Amino acid sequence: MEASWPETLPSDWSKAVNELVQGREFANQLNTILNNPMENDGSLSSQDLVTKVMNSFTNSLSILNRIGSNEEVSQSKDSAVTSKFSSVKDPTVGYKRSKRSRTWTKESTILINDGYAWRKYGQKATNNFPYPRNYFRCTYKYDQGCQATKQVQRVGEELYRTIYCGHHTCGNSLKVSQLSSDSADADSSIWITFSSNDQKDNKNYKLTKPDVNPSFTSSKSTKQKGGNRENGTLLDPKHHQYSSSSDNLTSPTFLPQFYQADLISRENSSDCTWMNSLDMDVMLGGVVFHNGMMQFEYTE
DNA sequence: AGCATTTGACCGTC
DNA sequence: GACGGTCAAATGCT
Repeated sequence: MEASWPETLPSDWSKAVNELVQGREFANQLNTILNNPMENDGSLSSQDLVTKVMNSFTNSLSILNRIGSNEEVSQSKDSAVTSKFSSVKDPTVGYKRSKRSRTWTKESTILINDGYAWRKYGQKATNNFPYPRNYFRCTYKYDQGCQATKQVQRVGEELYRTIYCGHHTCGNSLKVSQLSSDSADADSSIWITFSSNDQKDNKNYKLTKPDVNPSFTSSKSTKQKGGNRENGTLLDPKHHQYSSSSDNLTSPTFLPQFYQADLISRENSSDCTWMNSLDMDVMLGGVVFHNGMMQFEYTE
């Protein structure tokens, strides 16, 4: 999927771009530190820079989600947009299907952890596939009124199609720690590329899964219920939640495992090759890590 | 006990 | 009436 950008950027887009430019600047600083650890003047540690990079991601994702939630139905090259769902219960009329829900589809050979907390609310057999379709809503639907839903359809022996409907407005987006640990099963890592006009200047970073700090692991509770146990059907890897009780971090939702992660520049990595990351294809609320490249879906 | 999943019923659309 | 999406009671797990 190619990223396409609007001719003129709305102010929110500009903000998102600025956030990402900042993030790239921090990543550049990090790259310098990693390449020349002795020249670090000590003003910002590599961990500080990692945090700043990820804050940039988080902020830009938040902005992009806001844009997305205000958009009308739209289409893009690899997004399938339908008006089939979702249904909304009207107490006076019963169920009413909202017709202009924004949806997009991803297919993957692995079950993607998109970083959100989902709760399964239904499963139906369909005519098109021998496997049942699974319905998920945002865990925070009632807490925070988040209307995001998704359907996961197993379409082949090792192929899953996920249809996302609506954007998260719950503010619980992008749990990077989950991204690095759960969705990167193939090689336990994710490449992030900050691209430049001059491709030679592109900065590629590998976000590695850390060896776990015990205090963080103990604060991460994985809740796998009945549906996850079913052999041969859906295995939803989500429903990870963080508790702030065992550490003093101010944003436990985002920080734990990622805080322990290493950001390794490609240039310095001898045992990791760019090609190894090609299997990665992860969607995070409008931002796609695809073939190691971070891409933004833009539609109008 | 609290929370998540399962699953049959219900409802709207075609 | 078939189909697909959601609800909600029952059930299971921690």
